[in-house]
Amino acid sequence: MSFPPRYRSRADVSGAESRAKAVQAAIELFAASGYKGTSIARVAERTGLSQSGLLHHFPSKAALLSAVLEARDAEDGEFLSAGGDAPMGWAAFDSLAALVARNSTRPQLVGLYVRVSAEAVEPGHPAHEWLRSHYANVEAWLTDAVRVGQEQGEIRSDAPVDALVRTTIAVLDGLQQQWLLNPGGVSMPKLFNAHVQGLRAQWSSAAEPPPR
Amino acid sequence: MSFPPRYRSRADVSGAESRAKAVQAAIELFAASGYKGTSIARVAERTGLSQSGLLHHFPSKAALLSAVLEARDAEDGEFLSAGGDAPMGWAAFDSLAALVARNSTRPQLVGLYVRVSAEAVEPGHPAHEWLRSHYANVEAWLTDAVRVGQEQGEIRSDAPVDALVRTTIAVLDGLQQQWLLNPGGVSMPKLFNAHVQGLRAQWSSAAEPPPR
DNA sequence: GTCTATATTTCGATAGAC
DNA sequence: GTCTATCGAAATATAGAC
Repeated sequence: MSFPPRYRSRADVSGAESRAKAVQAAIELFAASGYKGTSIARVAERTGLSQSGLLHHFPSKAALLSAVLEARDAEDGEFLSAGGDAPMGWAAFDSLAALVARNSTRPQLVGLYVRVSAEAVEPGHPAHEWLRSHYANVEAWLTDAVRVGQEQGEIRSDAPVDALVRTTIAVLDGLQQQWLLNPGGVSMPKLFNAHVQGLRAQWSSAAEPPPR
Repeated sequence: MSFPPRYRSRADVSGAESRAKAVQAAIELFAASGYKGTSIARVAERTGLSQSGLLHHFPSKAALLSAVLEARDAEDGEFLSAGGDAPMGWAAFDSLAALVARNSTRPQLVGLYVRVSAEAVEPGHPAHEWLRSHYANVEAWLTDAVRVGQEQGEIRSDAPVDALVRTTIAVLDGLQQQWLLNPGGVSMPKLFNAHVQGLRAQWSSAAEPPPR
């Protein structure tokens, strides 16, 4: 199924395209050199615009970063909620594993996340609030998932919820760092699955005892 | 036992002191704002020197970073090798836990590490080689420790060595990031111990099966 | 060993023409 | 929507006096 392209003025076309191109260029450069390490001039160059041309679409460098993070969140959120409702219990860990598998084919998005996250620990950083709410969201979702798993009898009721959640997020973040430094030698999906397997073996309520 | 202070010329005294002060100032600022986000002018200001005065001791900003990383490694290495020989088997994980406990009282060293590590993923970064060898060292040491634990019958021989090593390092790194963002709400020692407990429960060979 | 002065870039952002 | 021109600030580094 295809639609006839609706009429758009010349300016309208290149405007949206330039904006999208700029966001993509910024993702690549922020991923490689971080936010502070990237100048808007270089983003403009890669976009095919002058510096001022770029700043017409994004009034400041921080605004460009916001657009970049918005684009990233859209991709990730879309993927995680693809199956309809958010998965609960151990299934939540499986969908995280799927996310890891997908990320392991996208070094740029991973680089962007690792670099910006580390910078944005600083309170004054333009992405600081984004980072806080990003962690708050992931924590809340995963905490809910574990609690529901406990109520449904899938996860032992004496499991330390906070530790399961936070160490899992830590593994997620830490593996990305290792993988960026050594993409060929580190398999993020395999290692994340090993971690989840460990949790399952220890904290599943119904399953038979882990093989010894 | 105390030594009489040997004679030092006036210049000799203040030289070494200025150098040490500068390294300390740089640690604090790099921890808060990263390497790229910190100017040597601000380091000089905090040191109590002019910019040129600082650059007399460190010919470039990168040289200052080298001195900072050297100081950091000296502290960490001293701590880990404090008990004599490097611990092997599960004891290696215990000594990591002790390191985590100590780090949780030193936000500056943690901030320095997290910030610089993320920046230095970039191949051209002045700390890139430092970062690579840092990971290589930790990996090699922990891998050895696990292998020795297997040979001594303390760790199951079918344990996935690589996964134990890399997920543990990932937890280490990931928890530091979470803790920096939320120092009051995240207990690094408690969470790291929970991770190690999980590994022990699953991969100890001698111990009784984990309580269910 | 430390300073002042300065050279040289590069940065983010604005003004205004087309 | 895009460009050229430019501003003002801040960066790293060097030269040379004391």
